[in-house]
Amino acid sequence: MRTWPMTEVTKLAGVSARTLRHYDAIGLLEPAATGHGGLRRYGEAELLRLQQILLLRRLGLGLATIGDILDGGLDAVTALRRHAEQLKTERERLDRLAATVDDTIRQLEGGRPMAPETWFAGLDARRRSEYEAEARRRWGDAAVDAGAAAMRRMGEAEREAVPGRFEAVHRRMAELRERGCAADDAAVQEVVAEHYAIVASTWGAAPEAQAYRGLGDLYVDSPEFAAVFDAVAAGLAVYLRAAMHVWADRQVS
Amino acid sequence: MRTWPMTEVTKLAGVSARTLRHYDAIGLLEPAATGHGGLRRYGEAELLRLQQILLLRRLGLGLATIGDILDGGLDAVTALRRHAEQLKTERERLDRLAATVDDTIRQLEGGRPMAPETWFAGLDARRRSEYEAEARRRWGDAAVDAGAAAMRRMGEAEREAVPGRFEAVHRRMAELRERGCAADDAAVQEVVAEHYAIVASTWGAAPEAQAYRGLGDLYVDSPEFAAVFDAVAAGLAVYLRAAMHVWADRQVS
DNA sequence: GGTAGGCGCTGACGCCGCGTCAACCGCAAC
DNA sequence: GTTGCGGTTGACGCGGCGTCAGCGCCTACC
Repeated sequence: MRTWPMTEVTKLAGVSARTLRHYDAIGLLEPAATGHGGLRRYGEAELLRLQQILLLRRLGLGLATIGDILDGGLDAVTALRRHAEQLKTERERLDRLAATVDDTIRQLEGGRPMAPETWFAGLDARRRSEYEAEARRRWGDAAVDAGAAAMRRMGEAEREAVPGRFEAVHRRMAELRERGCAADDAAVQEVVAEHYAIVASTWGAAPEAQAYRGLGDLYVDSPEFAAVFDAVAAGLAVYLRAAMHVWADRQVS
Repeated sequence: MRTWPMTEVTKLAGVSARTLRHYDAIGLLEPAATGHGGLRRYGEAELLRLQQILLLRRLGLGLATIGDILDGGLDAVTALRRHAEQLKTERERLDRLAATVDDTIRQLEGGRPMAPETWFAGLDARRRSEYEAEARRRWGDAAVDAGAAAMRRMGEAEREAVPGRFEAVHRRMAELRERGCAADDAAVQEVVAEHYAIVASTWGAAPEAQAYRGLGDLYVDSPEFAAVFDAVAAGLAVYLRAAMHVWADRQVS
C-alpha cells in the first residue's frame, strides 16, 4: 500500500503540517504508520478520511462533531440540520446587531443620544425573551402587546422624539437629586408626572398605578435599565424608583 | 465623592465581578481607588465609562477597540462603520454557509454525492476572490462570466445531473489508473473526452485546448480541487492532469 | 571530516472574553 | 470559635490552529 509523508499530504489536501499534527493530537486523524523518528505517513484511507474532515469543516462544523460523525457515533444529516439551525440563529443575531450599529452611527452623527428602544435591540434571543417574559409577568400579555402596537402606531416624528423626551426627564431628575430634593418634593413629582405621560404614550394607555410602581422596580432590578440610568448619573435608577413609588402611591390614595 | 464597591456595581451595571477584575487587568477600566486589602471602589466617572464600555460591547466591538475609542485614540463613528462592514461580511458568509449546508443535507438525503459547484460556496470572501482571480487570470474574464451565465441558463434537471456525471468520470478514471493504463491510453482518452464535454457544458462553450490544459494544471495546483480528486482515489488529480494534457496536445496537432 | 540547510519532531504560548474553580483574608453575626 | 459573606489573587479552559523555540536526522557541499 502506498503511503505519503506529511509534505505530500499538505500539498494534496491544502492543509498545513501543523493542522495534521493537531488532528493527530486530538485523535481526529492518526497517521497510518509512524516510522523512524516519529515521521508520519498517511495511507489512502487516511487521505479519504481527511477529505471528509475538510468537507465537514468547510461547512463550519466543529472538529469534535466531525469526529463523532466519522466514527459513526452521530448521524451526518442530524448534525448538519442542527448546525444549519445555529447558523440561521447566528445570522439573525448579526442582522439585528448590524441594524443597531447602523442606528448608533446615525445617532452619533446627528449628535442625538441613544434611543431607549435600541437598548435591547442587540441582545441575543435568550436575554431578549427573558426581558419580555419578565415584562409579561409584571404587566400581563395585553399590556406588552398593546405597548408594541402603540409604538408601531406612532408617527415617525413622534417615535423619534421619544428618546429625547426620556433623556430630558432623566437629566432633570439627576439635577434635582444633585440639589438634594427628596423623592416627594413637588418639583420631583412634577418631572415624574411628565415621565408618566411619556410612558403612557409609548404603552398606548395610561398605566395603572401598580404597573407604574412595577416599572420603577424594574428600573432598579433590571441590570440593563439600571445601567442606563446610572450612566446619566450614578444612583439615578434608585432615585427615580423612589419618586415613581411616591407618585403611584398618591394616585391610589 | 461617592464611591461604590464591586457588589453594587455588578448590580447597577449587570456585569459580573470577574468582568470588572478583567477590565482592570487589561487596563480598560480601573477602579477610582483601591483600599484596605485591594478592595476596588468605583466612582461616578468609572460608572459612566463602564456604561460606555457596555454600550459599545453590546454592538460587538472588541475590548481593545473600545479602549482605543474611550481613550480618544480612535473615532467612534469610524470604528463603528468599519465594524458594520465586518458584520455584513460575516453575515454574508453565514448566508452562503447555511445554503451550502442545506445543499449538503439534501444531497446526503438523496444519496447523491457533493456537487462540485458547491465546493467553493462556503469559502470566505478572501479565498473565493483568490480562486476567482486565478480563474480570470487563467482563462480571462469572458470565460469566467460565460461559465457562470451558462450554469444559470441550464435547466434544473440538467444542472442537478452535473455532479453525478463528474463523479462517474472520476471513478472511471480512477479505475483505469488502478489497472495501470497510461495517460495516453485510448480508454483513458475516451473518458477524458467525456470530461471535456461536461466541462464544455458547464462553461457554456467548448474550451480552447490551452484553457483545458490550464484546467488540468488547476486541478493539481489548487489544494481544494486536488483534495477532492484525491479523495476519490489518491493521486487521481495528477493522473487526470496528465490525461488532460495529452488530450489537449492532440487537439492542437 | 565538518558544517550548513532543509524537513521533521515535540512542547508551549497566544488569541478573546471572560466562566469557573481553588486557596486565602478580613470582618461581622451567632 | 466558627460560620458565612464579600472580597482578593492566581490559574485553567474554551476552539483551532499559527507561530515560535529547541532539538534530531539526512543530504550536499567544502
